[in-house]
Amino acid sequence: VSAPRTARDRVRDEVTKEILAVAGAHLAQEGAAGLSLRSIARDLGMVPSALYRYFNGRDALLSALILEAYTSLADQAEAAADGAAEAPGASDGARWMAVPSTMRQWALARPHEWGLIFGSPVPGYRAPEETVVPYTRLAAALVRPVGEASRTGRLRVESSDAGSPDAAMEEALTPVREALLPDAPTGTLERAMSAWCTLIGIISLEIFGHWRNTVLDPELFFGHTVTRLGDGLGLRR
Amino acid sequence: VSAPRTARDRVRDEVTKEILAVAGAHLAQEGAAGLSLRSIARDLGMVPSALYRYFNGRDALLSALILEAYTSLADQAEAAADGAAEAPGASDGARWMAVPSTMRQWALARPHEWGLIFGSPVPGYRAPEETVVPYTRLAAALVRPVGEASRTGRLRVESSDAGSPDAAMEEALTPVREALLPDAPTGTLERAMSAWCTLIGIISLEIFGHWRNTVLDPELFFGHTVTRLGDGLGLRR
DNA sequence: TGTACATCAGTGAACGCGCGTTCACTGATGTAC
DNA sequence: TGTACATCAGTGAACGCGCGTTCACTGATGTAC
Repeated sequence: VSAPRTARDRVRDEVTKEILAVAGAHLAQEGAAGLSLRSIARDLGMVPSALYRYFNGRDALLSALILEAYTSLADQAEAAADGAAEAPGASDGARWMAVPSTMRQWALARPHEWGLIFGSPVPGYRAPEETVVPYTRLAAALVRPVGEASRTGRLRVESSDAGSPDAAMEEALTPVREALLPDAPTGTLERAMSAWCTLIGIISLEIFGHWRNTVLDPELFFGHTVTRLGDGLGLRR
Repeated sequence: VSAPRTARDRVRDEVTKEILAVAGAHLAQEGAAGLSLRSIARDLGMVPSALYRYFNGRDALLSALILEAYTSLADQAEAAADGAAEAPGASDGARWMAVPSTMRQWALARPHEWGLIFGSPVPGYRAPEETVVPYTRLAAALVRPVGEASRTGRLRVESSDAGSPDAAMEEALTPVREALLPDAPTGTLERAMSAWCTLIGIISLEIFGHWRNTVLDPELFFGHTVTRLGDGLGLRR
């Protein structure tokens, strides 16, 4: 049942989007700490108090922006995973590359938003609970080629993994197992989580400026490293 | 030539330390954005302008704190590496664990400082150049067991690494090669850098709160993952 | 179709806040002779 | 050993700033009859 949309409603939606756009631009330039209602209002030619018609104060606006960042990243990751899944001749290893590359590009284009998600938390501020949903979508998109290869038996399994699975580790990763890789061997699950850490680490280190005078060709290094992660997971090139 | 230390000099050093201590406490509680000269002065029972006798404004103080954080982390890592090197019966794999564990403990004890080093950069603020020195010390301490095992021929080398080394990657990692692992094979160098990313990623994800409802036993997962990294590097357990 | 009323976006002024930084000053500590 | 001067830590007042949020208001848009 779509509510009857009056002109007022339509304008309201548009202005809401404008506010988010301007706020996003400020965020991109100055980070979360520099986000101020007054400067946003100034840019929009409004008076600061007018923003309260749209967002219940600064924190609510920041929450909306954070949620938007998560959603945008998850959307792009899913689109990349979909594209890779539909590519006709692609190997599992090639499919595996799609989501990490997209994540890196997204982070390069929106470094502050990456920082908002994976950087130091904004002090005195709690991220909204709803971020769990896009967060899971992102992880699921990343791991999809692994699960698929595992289900169809295309996954190389290390001989060391064939032995007794570690019960304690299996339990420690229960939520991940259930949400992401219900059928994969324990070793694969562990490696996938470890790959997640490597991926977040490698992108964060680049985005936050740690490659200066260290890694001279970040893209090359990224490609190599992620390919190796795929190998380690047992995906065929 | 040690300068003659008058009473004034001694008091000056003490007050400087007190300022840094209080500022560090504020940093730990509220993060870099919440660091204010006025509140520090309040805690010390001084007037804000008095701090200018010791630090040339807020940014200088922040720089000092950042440098202190780097130095503290590097010190602990080196101490851990030294301890591991002197342990009599320890395997290379066991020695490899020492520095990562110490880094994690340090980060758990001082999450905001970890964020200062590896989290999103403080906007509008450039970290002092001198951080390169402790940063290198940290990386060197981490990698020491690898270099040692390589030099003494105790390193397992993957058959896939024995072939043609990738010249482009070798070049992309030149600074790392020279500073940290002058003698190791290219594959080892790559894996070491990748391990660095995993390590920073795994600690950051835990510290920044991403393990909630995901990794139920962070310590266990950390231990497993780092051990696996050591295996991958060819260290003997 | 026209009128009376309700809703609500946006205004403008004001509130109280904490901040970094400057400056002229006081008085204790250190130094030179 | 004693005196004159220089150094410098810390004071206290003041500056100008941008901030989030509140509140009573105006006037346009929408709704009910």
